[in-house]
Amino acid sequence: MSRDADPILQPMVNKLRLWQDLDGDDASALLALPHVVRTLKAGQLVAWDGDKPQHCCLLLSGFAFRHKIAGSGARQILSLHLRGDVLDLHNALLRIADHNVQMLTAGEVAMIPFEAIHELAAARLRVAAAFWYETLVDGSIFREWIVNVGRRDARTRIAHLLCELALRQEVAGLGDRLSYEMPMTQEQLSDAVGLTPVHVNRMLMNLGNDGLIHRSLRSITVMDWDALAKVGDFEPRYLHLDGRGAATADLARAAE
Amino acid sequence: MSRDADPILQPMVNKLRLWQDLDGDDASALLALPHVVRTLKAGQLVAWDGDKPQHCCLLLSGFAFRHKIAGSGARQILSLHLRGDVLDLHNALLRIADHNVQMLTAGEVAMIPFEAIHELAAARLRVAAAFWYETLVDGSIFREWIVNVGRRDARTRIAHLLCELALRQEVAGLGDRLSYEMPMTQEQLSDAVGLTPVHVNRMLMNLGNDGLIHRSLRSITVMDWDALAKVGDFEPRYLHLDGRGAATADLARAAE
DNA sequence: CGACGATTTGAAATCAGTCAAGAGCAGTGG
DNA sequence: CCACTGCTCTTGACTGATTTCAAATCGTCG
Repeated sequence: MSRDADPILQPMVNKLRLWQDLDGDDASALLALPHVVRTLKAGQLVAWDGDKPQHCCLLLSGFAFRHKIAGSGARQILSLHLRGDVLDLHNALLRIADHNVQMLTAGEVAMIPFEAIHELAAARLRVAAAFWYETLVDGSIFREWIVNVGRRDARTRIAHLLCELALRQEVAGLGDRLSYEMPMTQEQLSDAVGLTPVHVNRMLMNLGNDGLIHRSLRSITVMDWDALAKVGDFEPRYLHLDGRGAATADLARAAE
Repeated sequence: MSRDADPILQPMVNKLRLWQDLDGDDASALLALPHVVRTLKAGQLVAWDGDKPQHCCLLLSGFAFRHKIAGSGARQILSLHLRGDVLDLHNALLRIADHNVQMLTAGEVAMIPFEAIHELAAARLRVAAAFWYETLVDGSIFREWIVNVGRRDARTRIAHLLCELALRQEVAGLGDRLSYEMPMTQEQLSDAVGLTPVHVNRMLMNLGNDGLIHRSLRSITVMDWDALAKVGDFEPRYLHLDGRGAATADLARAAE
């Protein structure tokens, strides 16, 4: 892409470009952000509730998730993340982390100092918009999860989550929606959809018996996408995958 | 505050100042944003799923809420809003609304064109940060709601919501946390916490019988704050009410 | 092989939902 | 002023989805 910049951060640029037009200089500047790459094991914490991190972490490989622990001790997973996702951009402003970020599988993250993020956002309006956009889409996914956990039955919830993962992995270039990696245990899955592991198991069996999906060790094959999307009440607009361009024209114009 | 600017938008400035230091010029510029004030009835829609609004709405008086309708027809309320909240700032970038915004009570909103928002954000870094911050706190509240509906039992969920409302109204200068307006029907309450109206009623009776709250027509009196907060597993850090100042120092510095 | 974690299955218990009806309350109109 | 209407709240009895508890099976890895 850019001449001499480090291409390690490329997945972030690709992700941001889903939504925000970035010119070559924007991309170069993003790729040139200072960073330290760390290799993390499955289960390792990236940031935790109450912490005041100084960096934000771009996920380069592997899977991660965010979660909170309720007073009862129960865990609720808030979001799942894959290559190209910035795991804690919100902390750049909020400063005190209000939840945990943890690796789901082994993987690598690039740690970028908040300072550098702030400077770049101040210097480049389109980059600032791209960061904001990223957090807004995050928020949109949270809203859909509230609906999922609040108003859908067990079978629907799980099917919905499987659809979301499928589509997001496709967009991230990690395979297609009909066959993808699903590295979560059923216990983790249950914490993402607000159910018990036992019941998640029953519903997965159920979806399998109905010929909608096929499971092998740590991956999912969707046998009938339309049927699964229907069962899962899945309507992907909330992912805002088609928002690019027009959406941010105003801001770009205002930049001049 | 500012010399000749219209003070109608003052509640927004107050809210943004919770998090972001804004100087006099910033405040004046915000207050000078072009806007149209509309008086809305209870139940009236402000924005709707699939819409492409051109304005965002600042709530000047009354209460509003955001919600989505699941495929089953069930409604899930996503957030509640009071004076000073911007109801749909996210749409400034996302453009296609992914949920509905509706008045809970009668009230007034100031409609501000997105263009003006974008121009102001482009011109004033601190204002841009304030807007971003506002949407990030929004996101933090969504995360807590996921936990609320996903991992807390009925009684706890409701107590938690009552605590959140109490604190937010206090911060917005609408009374104190021990006695505040609660203009929701039990049906609306049930859609906010993912339960049925019948069960919400039972739990409210239950909280009342335990001497935690007292209800009168459309308001709540908290008889024992600490006990209610404990029952509600309420830990207010997620509201980020103490984040001001240090949090955004970097960005302000970067602005120079 | 043995051990450990993850998955699967069954049976019983429970929290919340459903259905239904009555009571309270506010607004409307005669 | 009162009857009527409609909406919200309250309560009871029953149902059902999901949880809980417990145990068996499977798979992987040292």
